[in-house]
Amino acid sequence: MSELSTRYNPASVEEKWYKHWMDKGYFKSMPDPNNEKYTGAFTVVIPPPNVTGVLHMGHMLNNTIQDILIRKARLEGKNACWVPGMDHASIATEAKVVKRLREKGIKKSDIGREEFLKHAWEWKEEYGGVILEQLKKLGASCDWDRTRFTMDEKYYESVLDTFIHLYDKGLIYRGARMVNWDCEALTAVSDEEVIHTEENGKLYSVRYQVAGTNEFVTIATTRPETIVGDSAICVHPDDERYKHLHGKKAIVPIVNREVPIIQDEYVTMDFGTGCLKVTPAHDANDYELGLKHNLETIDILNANGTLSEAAQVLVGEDRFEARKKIVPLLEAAGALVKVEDYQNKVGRSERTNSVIEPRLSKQWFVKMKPLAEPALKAVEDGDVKFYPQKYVNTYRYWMSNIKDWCISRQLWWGHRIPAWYFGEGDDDFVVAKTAEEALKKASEAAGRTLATNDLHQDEDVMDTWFSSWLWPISVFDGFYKRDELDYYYPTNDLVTGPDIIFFWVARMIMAGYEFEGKKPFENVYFTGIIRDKLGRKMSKSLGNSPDPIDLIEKYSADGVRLGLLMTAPAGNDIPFDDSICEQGRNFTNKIWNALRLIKGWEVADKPQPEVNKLAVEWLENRINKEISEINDHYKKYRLNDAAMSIYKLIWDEFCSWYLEAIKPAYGDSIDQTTLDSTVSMFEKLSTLLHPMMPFISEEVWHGLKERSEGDCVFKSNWPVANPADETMISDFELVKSIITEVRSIRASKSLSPKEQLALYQKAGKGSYSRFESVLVKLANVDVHWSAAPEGPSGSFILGTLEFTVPLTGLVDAGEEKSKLEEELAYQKGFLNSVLKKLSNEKFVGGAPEAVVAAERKKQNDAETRIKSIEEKLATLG
RNA sequence: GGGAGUUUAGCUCAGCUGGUUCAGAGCACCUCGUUUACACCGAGGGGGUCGGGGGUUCGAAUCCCUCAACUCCCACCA
Repeated sequence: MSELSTRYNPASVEEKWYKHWMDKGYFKSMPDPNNEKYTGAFTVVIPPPNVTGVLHMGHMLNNTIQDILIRKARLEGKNACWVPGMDHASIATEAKVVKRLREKGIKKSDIGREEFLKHAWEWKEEYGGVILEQLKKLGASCDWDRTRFTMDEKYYESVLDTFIHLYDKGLIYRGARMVNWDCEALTAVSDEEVIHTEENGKLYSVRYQVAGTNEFVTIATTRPETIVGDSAICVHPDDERYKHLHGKKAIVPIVNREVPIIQDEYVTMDFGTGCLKVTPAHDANDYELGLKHNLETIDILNANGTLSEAAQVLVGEDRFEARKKIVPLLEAAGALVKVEDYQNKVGRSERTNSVIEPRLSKQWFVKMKPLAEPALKAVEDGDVKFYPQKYVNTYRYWMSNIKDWCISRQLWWGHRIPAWYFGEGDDDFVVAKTAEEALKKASEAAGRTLATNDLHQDEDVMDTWFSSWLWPISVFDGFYKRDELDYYYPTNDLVTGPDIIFFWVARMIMAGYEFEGKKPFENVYFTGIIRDKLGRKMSKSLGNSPDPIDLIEKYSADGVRLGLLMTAPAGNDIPFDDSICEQGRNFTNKIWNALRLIKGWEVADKPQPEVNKLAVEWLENRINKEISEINDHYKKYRLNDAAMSIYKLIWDEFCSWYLEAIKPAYGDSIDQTTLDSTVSMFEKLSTLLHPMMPFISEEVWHGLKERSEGDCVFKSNWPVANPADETMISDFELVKSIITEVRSIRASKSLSPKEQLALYQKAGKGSYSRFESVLVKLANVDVHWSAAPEGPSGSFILGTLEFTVPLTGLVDAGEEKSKLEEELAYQKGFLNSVLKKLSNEKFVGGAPEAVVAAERKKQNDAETRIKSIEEKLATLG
């Protein structure tokens, strides 16, 4: 024992076992359909982190859960396969590379596409994958040989193929639309990538002169800089205030352009002045109005958000500068009526946080309705199950109101759109996987033989999610090799955050049905969002996000895992605080010391004492019962409950009760039979613990006895839940209560545990008395199954049983008497309430028989208790 | 503006289709303890009118209505 520290040292243990598992290749999985050793395949694909990412608490939680599910499946004999990988994260990565080049004084536009991509790949090689290395510290048992990247060759190919497939099917089209434009990243983004929040701004009231009159109309706008792009004023056709203006024109201030005053029911009469300026180039609604009323579209902004030549004034100024600077111009023109503080929703880019600009441009879109239908049905029918279920509603709403998906991005880092233009205009194009094919198709389309030079490929790449929606299929190169996909697909569980339910989960389901005709996974486990203890989201800017690697160093990977788990029911947000890991760390220490205790025992060749035999029998039953509970928790994805079950099973039942019961007295030894049973039960506990705390469970496994090659908890078998003897378990529970009561009497009288007490129970032996030897050892009492002698004593009632501990000279009669009287009063009150119920005819008539019978039993029990208290009181005089 | 969810001990949460003392668990807290595995420990203990109000019922934390607070999602009101 001397060589084992009283403190568990996780750092070396965790490194040792991770290396061991890796060296043995235990994380690897290969399709093996005919191997009877396996009870089936169990597949999880990791939500691929961005190559740009570093590990944060969300990943920790997420991957801990995946690891638990995978390890549990492995223990259950499944061929478990956890596929790791990374996402190329088009916008985020490109932004980082651009920034890095800028620091070196290089402009993206100067070096061109080829050169830029070279830099991007370099960047990926250098920084990408940090997060995967960090996951290893957490204990993630991914099959690292399978690590995939969304821009791997085969993966890239599969993205192009799906694009072509959808195009040929008529589900991808190209067109000019109002899109969300990110002025910083200089690309279009999808609706999902725009985050709307309430922001403080100003509302400017501006008056326009009605041409040929001295009359003015006043409009309100939050964006005065767009006034110079106005091409109409709009009022409601029924608005009496403005009927006389129908057919007239208004003069746009500053630029003095005459624009029509149009009528449209889109305008809300009772909002503001009921008069609206129309700027078709810079607002989605105005754009629609423009189309309807055939208005001029004046695009006054450049792609980077500065004012263009078309604005005529403030050319080259940034839109927000222009917003300030146009105010004096409006004032000078006598057009500014007032400026008020105003709150409105502003959309910002998820990636750059830049304010999104509605912008008219030609982009590629996916028609979503046909894809959404089977995907919605799958979830509604429970073919794909969500945990927690409430997300089904969110999903349904989005799926049934789905809009077309803008998938083109004006970026270079990503999967380039396989469209090739050959004509003068940009409407002559063909879609093909390679230049050669494109040339062939284009020649056919053009009706003449074209040369390679006549073609140019679309400059845009696709939305990152257009590649990640293929993840469960393409990680297995599924479009090109069937063997792996047929074996591993559909995958089993997907573990992810609810924030990407639309971005990713929904689209994977669509892709699964569209491309494979099957769901991509059976269950989706939505984790909560990790917040700080004040309930705020963790973010870099707040600096409230702990570094997971620091946490692991401080509390051990096992400790952090357990801490996160215990406070994380599916879907609930987690207010994170370091202290929740402390509990996990303490638990590892407890387990470590249990191992030390057992290892420290001298073994002797001697018969098994009765108390040990009983304790072993009880714990075996107790474990069996708990295995059923744990299995049930897992089945329902209640991992926090499963964690709590194991925690209590080990700490309370195994350590506090069982080990205390069998522990030899000082200097004494243990018998071989008990030791063997103890080792084998501790092994079982290790296996149960292993998915959650992989490292210490492995350490215990090997600490318990010498192991042969390949014998480890990692490869052990999930224990079978044998039927448990419930009576035995409840008997032991009663014995525990007796022990606690006796200890409580000791505590209140400051009696040493070493001083033996007598315990009387006059009703005689019940089935619980089989544990008499446990009672004797743990409460240090001499048990008498008879009435207690008269005299001062302490007593307690459990159920209907009254126990007495004589305390001669320690208790005065008055004190004992008043305690008993208090108890008597309580029991009488209880009896009264029961009697009241039973005398209520409606209750006796209306309630089910079992309930009434239970009430009668309560009455009997209470009466028994009252009688024995009264008898006791009588002896006290 | 719509929709969903939450509201039970100081904190995080269990409490299934109303009925066995159903008001629970873990942590935190308090008291005691250098008992030979562990003070990252042991023994014992206190603590909640189940968000407010109303209703249904013999009986409600559990069902219904209503109000309030918080969270999230969706939505083009200048």
